[in-house]
Amino acid sequence: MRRVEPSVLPFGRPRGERADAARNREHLLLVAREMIAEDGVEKVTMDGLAERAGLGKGTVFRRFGTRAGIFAALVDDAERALQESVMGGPPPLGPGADPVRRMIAYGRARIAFLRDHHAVVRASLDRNRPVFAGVAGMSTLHIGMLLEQIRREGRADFTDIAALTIQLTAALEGPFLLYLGATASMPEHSPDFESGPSLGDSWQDLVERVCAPTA
Amino acid sequence: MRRVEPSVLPFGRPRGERADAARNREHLLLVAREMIAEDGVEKVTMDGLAERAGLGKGTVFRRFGTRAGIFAALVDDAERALQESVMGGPPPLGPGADPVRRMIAYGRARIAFLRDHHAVVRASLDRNRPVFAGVAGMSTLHIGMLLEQIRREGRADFTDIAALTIQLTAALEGPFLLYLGATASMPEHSPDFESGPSLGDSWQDLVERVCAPTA
DNA sequence: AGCATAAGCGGACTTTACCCCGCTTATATT
DNA sequence: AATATAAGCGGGGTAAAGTCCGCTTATGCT
Repeated sequence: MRRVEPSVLPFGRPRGERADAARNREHLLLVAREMIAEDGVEKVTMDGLAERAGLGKGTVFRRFGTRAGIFAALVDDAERALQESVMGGPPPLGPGADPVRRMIAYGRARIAFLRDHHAVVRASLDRNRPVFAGVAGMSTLHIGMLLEQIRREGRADFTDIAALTIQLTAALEGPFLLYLGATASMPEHSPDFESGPSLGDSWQDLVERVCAPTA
Repeated sequence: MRRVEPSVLPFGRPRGERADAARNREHLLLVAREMIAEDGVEKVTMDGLAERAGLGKGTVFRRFGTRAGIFAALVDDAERALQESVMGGPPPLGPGADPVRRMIAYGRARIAFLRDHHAVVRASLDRNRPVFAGVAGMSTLHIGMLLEQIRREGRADFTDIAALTIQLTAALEGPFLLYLGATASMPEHSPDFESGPSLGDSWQDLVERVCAPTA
């Protein structure tokens, strides 16, 4: 592996992280991706990963804290592109468009993301960690922001924005986070998810109704 | 050779169940309730439960299949009352009332139920089992039925009832199923859930908007 | 370069869900 | 009442997550 940072400033990582630790993290992530590609998510065990990476089990846990942590790191990585599109890309996903349109566009993009990564996303769920602050954190933040904006523009008057934010986030992510186990692939086993567009279309319908001007 | 068909015997236990097995099941449930009351859900282990009940570990698994199964049985039991109110009780929860009002009433009742039982409900989640067919099955069925009725009465035209059913179910149950780990008690750790009525009020708001007559 | 030290590392150990399978017993039939 | 048999039972066995702690090593300082 070649050096990525010719400049001397060690600013990319949290100050304390050693070079070997960073290298090991990358390596573990790489090996994890391989194992997932070969045998699927549920075949990735901490011992197996450690052995195949030529490292000790303790190291794996030190780096990722928990099994879910590995997948969370993977998801985090994959999410980056969407995150950047939302924060700085062109409308309607990025800033500048009408907030309702942005919400629709975001939902559709997020649904596509979840559909593409559902196995890893589900595996990243940590039983003792709030999902809305973890995996769904981006959705919660963004949806909340857009609702706030809609209200500020006087286009609708919501009873409780915080509660509605959570409910909409759940409506968006819930179908993927709650529907199936990590094992089975979603589309095959559930007719409700077969039709690609329907969940996205339904999200659009939902958002348009919820954000319609109060009669 | 006569094979006993375990399919449809509408009441009681699956026909083949022996008396001692039934007795053991009840006893295990009882002991589980005690252990939960004393030390909380996560302290209930299969070995601990078996030992305290004076039974073998294998028996516990035979009865409930999985750890989650125990809690699922407990939830199922607790759910019965709500289920009966919904199917045969007085309006607006029971049949006869306007479907939108019924949906609002159902959501409020379900929220109260989930709030009261969130620890056990969360523990009843099985990683490899569709939530919408398990814990949230009642909600999925009922919400779907009401949406269907609303559409049939020509009061609103939904893009995709199946998808919307899942999304609304997720909006209703998601906050409880996804928010916190089984350990922490929800209200204390999350300001969003502190205000008792707000989630219910927000549900009402959501339902009224979604089911509003199309302009 | 040499040193001090905090970060990293490894792998044995513990805990717990879940499996297996030979033995026991309730129950229906005669 | 005796019997056949399917259901139930028990508990030892396995696998995998997560913990611990003594050893190793990168790194910053002098």
